[in-house]
Amino acid sequence: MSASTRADASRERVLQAALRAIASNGYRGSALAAIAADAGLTTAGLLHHFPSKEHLLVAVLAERDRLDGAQFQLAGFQGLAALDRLAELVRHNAMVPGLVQAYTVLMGESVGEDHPAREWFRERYPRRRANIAAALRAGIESGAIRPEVDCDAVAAQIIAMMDGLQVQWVLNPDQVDMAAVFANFISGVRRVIAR
Amino acid sequence: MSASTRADASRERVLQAALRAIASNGYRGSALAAIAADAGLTTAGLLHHFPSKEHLLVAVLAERDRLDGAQFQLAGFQGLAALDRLAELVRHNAMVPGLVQAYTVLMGESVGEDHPAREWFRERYPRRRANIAAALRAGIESGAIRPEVDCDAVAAQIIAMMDGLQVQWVLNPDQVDMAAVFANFISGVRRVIAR
DNA sequence: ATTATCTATAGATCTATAGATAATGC
DNA sequence: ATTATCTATAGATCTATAGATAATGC
Repeated sequence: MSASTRADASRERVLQAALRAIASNGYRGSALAAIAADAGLTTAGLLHHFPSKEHLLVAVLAERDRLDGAQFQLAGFQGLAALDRLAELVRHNAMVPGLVQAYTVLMGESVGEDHPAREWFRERYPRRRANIAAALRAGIESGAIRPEVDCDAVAAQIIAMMDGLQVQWVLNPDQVDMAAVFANFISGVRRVIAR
Repeated sequence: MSASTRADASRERVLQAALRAIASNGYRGSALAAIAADAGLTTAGLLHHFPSKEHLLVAVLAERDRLDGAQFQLAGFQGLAALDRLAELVRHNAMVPGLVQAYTVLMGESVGEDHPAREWFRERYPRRRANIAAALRAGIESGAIRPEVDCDAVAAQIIAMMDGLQVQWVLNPDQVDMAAVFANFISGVRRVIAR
């Protein structure tokens, strides 16, 4: 089942190097040669594993999906407990600044029409919003959340707050305590939506 | 005082074309030749007015500063009135999607270490936070806002919400009513911080 | 045998410059 | 006279391919 160990290790190193490069210079600003060198390969060596730069980006995004697929599912957490889960997720993100930076750069870059990650983000946001909104609606069902709350709006707000705080935190990490400010926001949300 | 009219018109067309290009492909993904052609010039013609690609970017940002300098000052609006002013600003932004898209792409791109717009954003965020926080503190002084409110945190949250909603709105404009969701957020903030 | 990696390089950009020409303002 | 713009091009990248060599797995 598992392919050559050496190949897997190379692929892994390339993915890591690509993430570092993207965090620093974005997808468009990153050269395959620099990523390859960082991973201990030549450009041609890298392209043996990922047949094009775009294939590499897709692999980076797929790896992301794989790694934190479970994280954002909120699986099991419903109603107000989902809010705590999200605050915990932000606390966790504050411990992996490189990842957050790469994600933030890609998020902005991908907003442009022709960006190869655009569809990935375009699909991801509605899914995340639906995910959170469903958890909030469960809270309405259970009576923990006031029934007139606009769950879709609150879901969009929560995701926007995560993204927006990441930008401020990555730019000025000393000035913005991302996890604390997000926790403060969540406590406000709780006050507004709890029955 | 005013230089040659033709030159001014060219500069203006180049700045507009640069903004369009940035919105579509970011700074790094935009070629001078494409911007020049869009403005009805050759690359060399463009470089007569802006001696390098980075100079052009700086000019684009300076133009931004000039145009909405007054907008974000919140000049005069204090306490809870500042919140309404911000909601109005978002309503206005929803009418200029191209601008919002260009801003969003640059914001993300600039998070990378070597980006020429990085310093511009690094300076801008603390200023915007301080601006909003000051307006909120005035609200505490006047008794409209509860004194235990963390004005710096709320300021960061408001800016994060604006930025984060822009991303979602630019990616899926049909699914996210940016102005409405932001207004909903502001009404929640008001409920939480008002005395 | 097969797969991973390298050397060498083609071909496509892309930024910026040098020097010539066209248009403008005084 | 001065300024705006163009043609032509140098020089630096950058992605990707072709074909050779080195390492690995059966």
